[in-house]
Amino acid sequence: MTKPAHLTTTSQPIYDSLRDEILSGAIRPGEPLRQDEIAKRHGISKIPVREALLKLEADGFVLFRKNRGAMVRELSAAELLHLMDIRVALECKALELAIPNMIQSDFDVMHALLKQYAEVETVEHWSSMNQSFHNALYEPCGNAQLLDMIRDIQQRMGPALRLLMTEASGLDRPNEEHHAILSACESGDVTGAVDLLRAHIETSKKETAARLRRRDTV
Amino acid sequence: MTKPAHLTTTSQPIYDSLRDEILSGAIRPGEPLRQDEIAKRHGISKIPVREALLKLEADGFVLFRKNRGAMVRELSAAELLHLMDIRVALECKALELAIPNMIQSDFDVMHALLKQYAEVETVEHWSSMNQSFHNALYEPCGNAQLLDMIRDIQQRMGPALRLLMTEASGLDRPNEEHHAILSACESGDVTGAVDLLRAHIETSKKETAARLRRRDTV
DNA sequence: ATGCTACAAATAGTATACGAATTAGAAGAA
DNA sequence: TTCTTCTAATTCGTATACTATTTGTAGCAT
Repeated sequence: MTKPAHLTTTSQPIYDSLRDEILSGAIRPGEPLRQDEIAKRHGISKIPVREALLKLEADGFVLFRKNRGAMVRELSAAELLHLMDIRVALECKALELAIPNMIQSDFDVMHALLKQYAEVETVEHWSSMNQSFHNALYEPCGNAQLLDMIRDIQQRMGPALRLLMTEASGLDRPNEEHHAILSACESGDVTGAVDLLRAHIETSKKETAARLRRRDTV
Repeated sequence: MTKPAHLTTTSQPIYDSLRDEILSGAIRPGEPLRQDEIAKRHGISKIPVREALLKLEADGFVLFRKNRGAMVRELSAAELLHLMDIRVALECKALELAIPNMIQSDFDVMHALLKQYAEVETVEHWSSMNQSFHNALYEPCGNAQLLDMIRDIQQRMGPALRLLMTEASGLDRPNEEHHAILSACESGDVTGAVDLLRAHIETSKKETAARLRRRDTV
């Protein structure tokens, strides 16, 4: 999904570069992506640029309009919350499948990740730590396609969430919940862990919704 | 996902045509897709053909290999079963979200669909009926992105399942389960309906797995 | 001054062309 | 005969070039 980039070397760096710029917010939602300009900037022709943009469209990052090229896609508040519902479905299923496959080294990795939470400073760092822990939870599920979809969804939410997180209240609540989920996994309690994870994501969703409401009314 | 085809008119018909040929089995898994040949056949240049192929790659229907072009992607048995797990997750979530939004006209549509089951003859017809009923179940969920993903998964499984279904034993079991699910929806029993749906898809998965095993050992 | 038309600039989309890589086949050696 | 190696023919990937659509601007009329 995200990975099997067609290996045609020329468009791959363009794709990566544009994707990073969108995810980091360097290119703002709604901003048009000029093919000639990008091509010139990278010293190549438009063709690989178009291919990179098409791939970004397939990933949901940009939007094409007939004869008007590509623009960075803006996620509406509703779409963001809808993606959260999809996260609940996919991530709970992944965890359910993963727990029976977990071995000690998996738990070790996750504990190590949780320890590092104390030292996070920037929002970006926290966000990537968070993603790492969640991915570590799901990784043993053995379903590569499911893992791909989860990564896709997380990334699609990225730019929008990054903005909201700047006004995030506390990091303690998610941290505690992560520990609880990990404990349930270690005791092999599948339904318990899944219920905790579901509640974890649902709470995030509600907080996000609240922040969105607040921002929209301001 | 599937729909927001970039509206550049030239590659759209190519995409549709190739997609149909793959879904219908006219182009077999593993078969290479020659860009020049397709371009000549449609009287256009390679560029829109490549764009169509890249879109098909993003949808998971074809696979690109460096300097060797695109070939129709073959789903392994394991991948097929993995997609079934994803179906369970996504479709159960969609149904859960849909039931509170269902109104009488939704139920009417679903009953009408189930009545038509008696008259199906070909495997293709049954398959499309089946998909229609499932989609009708999820449609009221109000989450367009989720519906898109469900359609995507169903289509990706299409070609592989079509083959297996030819040796399908009975159509009665799924039909009865569909009635049971619909009843639960009508009485507003969310968890009951979702449990029935989960069992319904899980059973399909097990039957598919059994058929795959049988075929592989033969 | 404001709104409309006509023209010019910019930008997207696609055809053509070409270099690079792969594949196929033929010729020669073991 | 069978395996290697070299050459020829495909086929891919991308640069260049051209057309068409869109956007911006100036001039005109109201």
